[in-house]
Amino acid sequence: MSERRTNQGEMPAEHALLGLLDRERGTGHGYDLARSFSEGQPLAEVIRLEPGMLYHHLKKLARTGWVTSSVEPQGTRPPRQVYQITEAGRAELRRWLAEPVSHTREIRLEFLVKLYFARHLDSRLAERLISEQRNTLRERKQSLTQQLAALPPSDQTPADDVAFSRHVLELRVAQTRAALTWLNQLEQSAAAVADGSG
Amino acid sequence: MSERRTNQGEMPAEHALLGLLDRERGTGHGYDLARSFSEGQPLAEVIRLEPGMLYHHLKKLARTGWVTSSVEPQGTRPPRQVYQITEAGRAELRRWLAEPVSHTREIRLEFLVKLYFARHLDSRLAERLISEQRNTLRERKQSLTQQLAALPPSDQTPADDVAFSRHVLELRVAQTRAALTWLNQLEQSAAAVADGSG
DNA sequence: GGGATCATGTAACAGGTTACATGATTCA
DNA sequence: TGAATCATGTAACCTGTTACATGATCCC
Repeated sequence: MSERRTNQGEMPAEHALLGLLDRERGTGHGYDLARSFSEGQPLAEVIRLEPGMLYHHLKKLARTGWVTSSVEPQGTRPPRQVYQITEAGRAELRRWLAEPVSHTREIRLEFLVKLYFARHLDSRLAERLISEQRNTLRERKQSLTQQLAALPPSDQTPADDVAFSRHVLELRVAQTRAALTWLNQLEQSAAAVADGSG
Repeated sequence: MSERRTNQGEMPAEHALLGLLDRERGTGHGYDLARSFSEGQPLAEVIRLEPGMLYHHLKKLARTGWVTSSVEPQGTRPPRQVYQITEAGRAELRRWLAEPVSHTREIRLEFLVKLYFARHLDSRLAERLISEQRNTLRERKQSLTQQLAALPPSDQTPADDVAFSRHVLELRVAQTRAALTWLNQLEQSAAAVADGSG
């Protein structure tokens, strides 16, 4: 176990592959999985995964122990490497789906992938994810607002620099606020689906 | 000349180095430039650049011809590689500073770096950049809105998938709208600085 | 004597892009 | 005949992260 917590984006591509395998009765092969990332597919609007990286990730998942693989002869067609999700893989998938992302910038890729699979698996899981994510972003927004308030007055630091720092923070607050508003809408539409009024 | 137009993010780190060299009378060495990216510096809030990557980028800039380098003995201290921006480098910097970013996601890093240097160089350049960026994002927002309107009705495509695609587009619209609002504020504060009423 | 600073890097890894290689088969 | 599909990859490149190597000198 190399405890290399990158902490910065938790491999959304690999978890998406786990999610697909979990959904498709636990098994699948590369070419098959690649279709889910091709044009027109909902996942393709969020995450891009070329064949090269896809096969790479499958091998890495096998090394980690989240999937196992076996060769399946196809008669006339080239043989397939069929991958099967393991119990460890399913556990990891659930863990990942329950965890909100920490930064606003991870919403547009990693959170959307989580949301996609959470909805497919269990609408309550999705609702919990949305709610956790909202809490995380609320804290983030408050922290940013405090940083804004704590900016030094322009007579201590060059005025240009303070103005720039303020703009940077204001952008982050704006982006976080926009994501929060969007999450609220999401929650409402999820609730509407859940009680059948959608 | 390998015409490898990645088109996706135009090396903000290297352009930031060009910008710093341009500002500091055209020359500088690695250790010196590294200070601008260390904690507390305004650039550090936007772009992260560890020494390893910094020296790598300087060499790459030299290969491209945007800087030249010469060794400067320091007597007792270790000798410096002093880098000097070339005419081609200055031209490239101006070109880059005049160009808005194409995607909303590039606002939080690349656009902010452009803004930082545009302001240092020439406030009118900064105003033009902001205005161009606003135009670009407006078009982007309209395109996203049209895509939203063009989503297929749920009876042709699985309802879940359409709902998901709608959420994805709604997030992008929200993020783009937030960036536009922020740009408008920026423009106002830039104008206030320019006519001395700030 | 010992840590911070000056100054430049390397090594090992992780993630990602584009293009290409291989070779059979189905279908227009 | 030739393109698309099935199926799996490699090669070469780029960006980026963390950690470490080297060796002197300044300052306490």
